[in-house]
Formats: sequence, C-alpha cells, structure tokens
Amino acid sequence: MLQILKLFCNFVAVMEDLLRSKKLSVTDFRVSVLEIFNRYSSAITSDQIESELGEFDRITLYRTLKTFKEKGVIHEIALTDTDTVYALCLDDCIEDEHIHHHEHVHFKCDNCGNVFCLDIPAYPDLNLKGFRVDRMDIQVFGKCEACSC
Amino acid sequence: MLQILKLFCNFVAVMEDLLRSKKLSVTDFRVSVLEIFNRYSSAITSDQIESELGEFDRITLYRTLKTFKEKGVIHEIALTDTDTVYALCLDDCIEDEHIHHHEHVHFKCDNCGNVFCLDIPAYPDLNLKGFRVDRMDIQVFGKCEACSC
DNA sequence: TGAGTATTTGCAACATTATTGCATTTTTAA
DNA sequence: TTAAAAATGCAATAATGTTGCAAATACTCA
Repeated sequence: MLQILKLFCNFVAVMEDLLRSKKLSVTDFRVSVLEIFNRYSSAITSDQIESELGEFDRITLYRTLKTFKEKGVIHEIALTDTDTVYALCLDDCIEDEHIHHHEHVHFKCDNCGNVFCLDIPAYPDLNLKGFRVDRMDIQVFGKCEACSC
Repeated sequence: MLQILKLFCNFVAVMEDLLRSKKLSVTDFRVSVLEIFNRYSSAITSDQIESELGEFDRITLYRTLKTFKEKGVIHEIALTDTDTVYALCLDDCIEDEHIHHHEHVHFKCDNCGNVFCLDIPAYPDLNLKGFRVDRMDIQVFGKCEACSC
C-alpha cells in the first residue's frame, strides 16, 4: 500500500530505490528507461524504448539493458530469433550466481502483439523420463483479454 | 520399416523426396545441409552447420535455412536472444497459412549443451483465465539422460 | 558540503550478422 | 532438348553487437 502511494506521489524515488537496491548508480538515463517500462503493462521491445526516448544514444541503451539484465532489474524474453522483448522483473525473479531466472509464464497476443508476464509459476509436470528438469521457459500464444471479446 | 531401410541404403533419395514433397528444387547444397541435420540426434546451431560444410557460402546457408523454415523442413528454437538452434521437423509439425507450428517440447542440457526435440505434445493446462490459448512453446533446461548419471 | 574516486555516458571505430540486387549457374517441366 | 523458373555466389549495404577512451556525472567519506 505504501508502495502504491509512492508510485503516485514520487515515482522517481521508487525507481531510485530500485536502482540502489541493485547497487546501481542513479542516472537520468536509467530512470528514463525505467519510467518507460513502468508506463507499459506489457513487455516491450528495444525499438519501442528507442522511440519513447526523446534524445537517445544507441550504445548507452544497449549497455543499460545489458546492465539491467545482469542485475535482475529486467528480464529478456526471446520469443523467436528476431523477436525479443524486455520486462521489469517481478518478485519471483531470482538471481543466482549470475544466472537470472524468471520462473513465470509469458503470453504473447497474436492480435495486439503485447507480451504479458503472467503471475503463475512455470512448472507443469511434463513427466519427462530420463531427463532431470531444473527449470523451464513457457511462452503462450493466443488472444489476450482485451482482444478476445 | 521401409523408411529405415531407405535411410541406410539410399539416404540421398529420401532427402530428395523430402525436398520435392515441400516443392523445393533438389540441389547439392540443400542435400548437404539435410545430411548434416540427419547426422545429429539433437538440434544444431548454424555455426555447427557452417563448420561441417567443407566449402560453404554464408549467404546461401542463410537463405537455405530461411527457405527450410518457411517450408516446414526445419524449425527454429530460440532459447535466448543469442542462442538459436535448428532441428528437422517431426511429423507433428504443421504448416498453416505460412505460420509454422512445432507442437512439442524442447530440452536443452545445461551440461553437454545439446538440444532435443521431445516427442510429447506441448500443451499442459495452465488454467489461464481470460486468455485464449492457441499454442505454446516450452523449453526445458536441466540434465539429459547421458549427463545425469 | 566539497574533494577525490568510481561509475556512467557519448563518441568513434570496429565486428558480426542480416539482407538485397544481380549476373551466372543449375534445376525443372514440357 | 530447350525454354522458363529457381538457386547460387558475389558484391554491396543495412542492422546490430561490442570495445576503447575521454569527458561528464554520481558516489563516498572526511
């Protein structure tokens, strides 16, 4: 509740806290990028971020996203070879010896193209004999709530 | 059984049939690429194909893989942004109005790095309220049979 | 608060990969 | 066997990923 209040009253402070909690310097550029993530309810492409940023340096954005990934601020969702989106990490994102897991299901709407992080654990029992399962990535395709009526 | 016999006796003929069934011209290059796929029991990277091809033109390989994907000869598995592998399509691969589905689970071994297409349907019930599910991609990570003993 | 240190940024340059156009070669179909 | 269609190889270009370094910014601690 305090969190929600903060979001409305002092968005920047929350973003600064997030950065500091990950031991990252607070810079204008990083706050801008986080703000963009926050404006979307879905995962976004780096192209979308680029067009949202008024000024913009390609290399800095590249490095910012890389840093954010490494520190567990965002996670990358590879839908296909050339379709990669990014989303803010949820609470269930675990950083474990530099390997960053995001144990939830992703949904891409074939109609509007939006990608959503679903708050359900990605662990159905597939009964894979002979294989030791450590984790899985699940991407679901179909129509989202708004597009299916 | 006839299929297996053919594989041993006249591999090229089988590959030619495969190409013809997809309305693709039979060329030396394409047969070579298919032969490489056939030598592996797991999915392979384009780098692996490159190093297997003695002579080799990067652009032709790029176009060959693209054509194979479009025609449903192979499918692409995007594990991460920069980790993409290819595998021959199984019988359950469906080509539907230029969209190519491969409704099975992929397994990547964290130890040996091999990627396997598992012959189980990728359709656990995740109970996604509000979303209409058309298909899903599931990638499983862990240790394969050979690496887990 | 301010000085010194560490980090980040922006630019230039380069590496790698994806993509297109076109002439030549190969394959297909009659 | 021959004309038409398709695939290949080469050149050139576009797009993306990556590094080094100097200038600017943020952080730490007295």
